[in-house]
Amino acid sequence: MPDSNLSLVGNLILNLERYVRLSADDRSALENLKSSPLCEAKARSDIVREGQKPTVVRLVTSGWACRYKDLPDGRRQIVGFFIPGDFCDLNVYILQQMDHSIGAITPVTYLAIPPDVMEKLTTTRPRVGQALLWHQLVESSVQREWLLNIGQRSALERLGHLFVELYLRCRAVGMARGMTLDFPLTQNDLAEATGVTPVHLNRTLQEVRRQGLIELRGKKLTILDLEQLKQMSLFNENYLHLDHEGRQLDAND
Amino acid sequence: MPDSNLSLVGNLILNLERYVRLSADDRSALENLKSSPLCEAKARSDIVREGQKPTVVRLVTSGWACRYKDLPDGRRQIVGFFIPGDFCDLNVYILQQMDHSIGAITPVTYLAIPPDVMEKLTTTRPRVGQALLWHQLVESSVQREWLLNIGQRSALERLGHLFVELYLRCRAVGMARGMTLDFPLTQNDLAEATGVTPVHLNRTLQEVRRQGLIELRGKKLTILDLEQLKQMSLFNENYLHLDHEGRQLDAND
DNA sequence: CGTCTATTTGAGCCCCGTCAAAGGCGGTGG
DNA sequence: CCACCGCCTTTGACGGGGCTCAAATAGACG
Repeated sequence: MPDSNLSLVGNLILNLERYVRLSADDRSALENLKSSPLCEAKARSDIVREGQKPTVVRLVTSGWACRYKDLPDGRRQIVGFFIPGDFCDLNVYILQQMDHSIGAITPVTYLAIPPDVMEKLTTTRPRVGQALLWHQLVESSVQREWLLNIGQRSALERLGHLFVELYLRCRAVGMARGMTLDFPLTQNDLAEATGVTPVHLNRTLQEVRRQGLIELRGKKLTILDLEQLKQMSLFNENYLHLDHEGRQLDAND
Repeated sequence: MPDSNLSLVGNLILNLERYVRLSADDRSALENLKSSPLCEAKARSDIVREGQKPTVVRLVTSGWACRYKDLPDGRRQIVGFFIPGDFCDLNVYILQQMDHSIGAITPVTYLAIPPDVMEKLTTTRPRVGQALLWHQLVESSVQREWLLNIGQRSALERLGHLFVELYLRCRAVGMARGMTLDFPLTQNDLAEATGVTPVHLNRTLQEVRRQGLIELRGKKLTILDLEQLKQMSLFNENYLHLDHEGRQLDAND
């Protein structure tokens, strides 16, 4: 695997190669996405708001962002996180309006890819199309797991589950060094993602620490005992669909 | 619009025509799905279990089913309902294994459509393909709304929201007569869908009744005050994407 | 008419929410 | 270099929404 981390789309390639082995041509077609406009968003600013008409496909190239929904009275639910290599809404440009918002957590850069460029990419490189479809199916699967998380798990289990998921996802795109990763989420972000109040999240976090499962200091997260953390949070990897064994989609050229 | 309710795929056509106006050829291509094997599932039986390899695309033709996930200790979360005209997992056959289960609530009949039949349908009838994609995007949107529902709304708001959603969906495929519809869900089902215990759901349901918003007796649900119910549950239709106004996908033949 | 399932009720408790305020920590400017 | 400021984290006290356990009642079905 080439060290493509320095490239704008390197994380994306790492991302997709979890699912499908890409050919050199596939990879260079993906590299071409770099020719799309590169945009920047300030930390804590909105990238798109609910109600707007979606026009482009966004590929995050640096920074963390989130997808969220809010209620008129101010309650907010984060329904997903984006890290480099993630697409925000591959297909939503078909719809009339956004049903959710996308907000930057850190400063974010992203490629704003015109829909027809995506369409051309997936038709000329069908294996890339398959990988993108897979990516999307995994995203739906993650949404369902979050529903299970918030609907059935306790606050402690929820938080542990979220830590494991984010660790695994960051590791997959080369954003972890050993068991440690840069972790820009505030306790308020974690609270909005897990559906508890910030105050209670703080107490829950203290409990995870007390159990010696993680360390979180100065925007660095370290997983101290991954197995125990998984067990505590009833974590089942299946939903991430990292089961490569049946690589019926491998490139053979 | 022809009265296609008697047909096995009539509900599906009604479903898709919310998004896209189909041509006669599109409709007859959809009618051809009837040639796929028709299967039956007993009430309260599993149609697919988590972990199995998905092989067919299922189109519900009668009865109610649900998508759910469970934890080793027995906790269960329903993450979605299927009514006639709904596809269970348009694309999951690409994945190695199911990340959730599908269970029949009532006796259910469904068409088991081979993946290649679906692929042929969407390539020969692109407008149908667009409609199916739209259908899928709406499903994702509904998942996100459920996350907001469970994460941020109170038990009373959650239940009200679920009633409104199910009413609107049933009405869209002709399963409501006025404000009344056949409603096979038990209080236990409603509890598992809203993430509360059956006992608390019962008390919450009594409160919705006490406010004169619904009537639920003998498997019949009547919405007594739709506007008030929407307001109480902070219901915002946007997420259902029923905004036809920009019908850029209309058939013109 | 008996059995099984679904609904309803009660009592007690606990997880988590609310309100309020105190520390900590990084950034900025004087 | 320090003082100040804003944001984030932490703590305390208290209240309430929802959970648990248990049992009674009502329906559905054969």
